[in-house]
Amino acid sequence: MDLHIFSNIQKHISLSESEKLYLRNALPVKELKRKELVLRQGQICRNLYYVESGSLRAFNLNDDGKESTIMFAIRDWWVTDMNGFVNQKKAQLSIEALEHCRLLELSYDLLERLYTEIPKFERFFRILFQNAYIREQQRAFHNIALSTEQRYQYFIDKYPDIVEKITQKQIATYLGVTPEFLSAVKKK
Amino acid sequence: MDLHIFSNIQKHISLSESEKLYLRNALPVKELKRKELVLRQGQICRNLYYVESGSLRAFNLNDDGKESTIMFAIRDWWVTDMNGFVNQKKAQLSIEALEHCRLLELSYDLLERLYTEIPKFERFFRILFQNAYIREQQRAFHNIALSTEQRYQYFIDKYPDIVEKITQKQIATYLGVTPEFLSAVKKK
DNA sequence: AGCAGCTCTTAAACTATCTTAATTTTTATA
DNA sequence: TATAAAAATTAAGATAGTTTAAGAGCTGCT
Repeated sequence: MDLHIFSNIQKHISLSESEKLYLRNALPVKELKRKELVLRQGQICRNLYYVESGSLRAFNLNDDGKESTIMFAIRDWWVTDMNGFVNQKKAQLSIEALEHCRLLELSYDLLERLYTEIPKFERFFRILFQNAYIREQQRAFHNIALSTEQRYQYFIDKYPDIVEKITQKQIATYLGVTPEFLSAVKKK
Repeated sequence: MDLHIFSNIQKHISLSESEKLYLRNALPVKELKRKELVLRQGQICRNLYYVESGSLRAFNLNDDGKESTIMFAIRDWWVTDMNGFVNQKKAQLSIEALEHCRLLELSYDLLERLYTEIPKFERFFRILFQNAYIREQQRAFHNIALSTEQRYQYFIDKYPDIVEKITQKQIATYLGVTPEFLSAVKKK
């Protein structure tokens, strides 16, 4: 079988050939053009996406027009508005393709079925959420403890594959500063 | 059975009487006095703790002496340095009792055994980490998108039970501002 | 290839937040 | 309950970050 998602899943659990076949048929492929949205803020968030190829950005747009980037996702990442998804309610985030993307779409209903019918998926997503929690807690810590310069340096060191896909303005909205200020910080 | 932890676990999975008995015997009770540490930054983080009673604060102390509060934990919360715990490496955090505490101690080895021997614990912790991830992502979002005043208001609205246990200085280190500035923000 | 629209940079004026230090208020505990 | 320590407040001067505006450099699109 040829999908990246299988090696992603098999980092943590093993899959039989029949399970792979089942998944392959159950996960629709979604193709996106650059700048297209796979989720729009305010819509019910029905799916979790695995990124087979391409890159995306999840962001919030507030009433004043200020954008905040919540996460980037590149090949082999999972992405959605997780709060909207697990509670099946309106998304706080929009998710846009930064380039042409090929995604696999995992619906809420299918995921619930996977949990009960193939219990090792509980383990897989337990590990996925565990890692996601650790990453986000680290980010929240850095946000309150580090200078903008330190957070910028950490970001480009930790995510070099993301950095090459995105603009400096997008990094700024991820760090929570203006592009003008980030530019000034870099000059030093 | 009399422990709060059972109703905590049974929010998401069901436990038989024999499973409860097993857990009861496998989870040592740890009593802490006010200001005592249950984990010290730099030590290997061997345990995850459930708070039967009392309240705690997890914080980082950097080389300049600056404290950052990563989380508070009150009755019915789970707490540890999760990155240190899941990777069995040195903690970035210290965890101190804010008052007399009664904790249940779940070791790394026991948790790994629970995952394999009682697979529904995969489900329980999947849900736990899922919620923790959503919470931390929300926090990171607020840190980059909201003013100090808005983050303060959100904190006291969302965690009134925590607010009554802690000082304003501790809130400041959680929000990532100085106590002097938080005081000024409140005056408005 | 060329235009239109982004992105990046620079700078000045403005606002948010920090630092330091002194004073008052609250709290823990001998 | 008295006292010492910690927390909270206030204020002045310093630094970090924003806003606005303008110009230079890239990039995607036809």
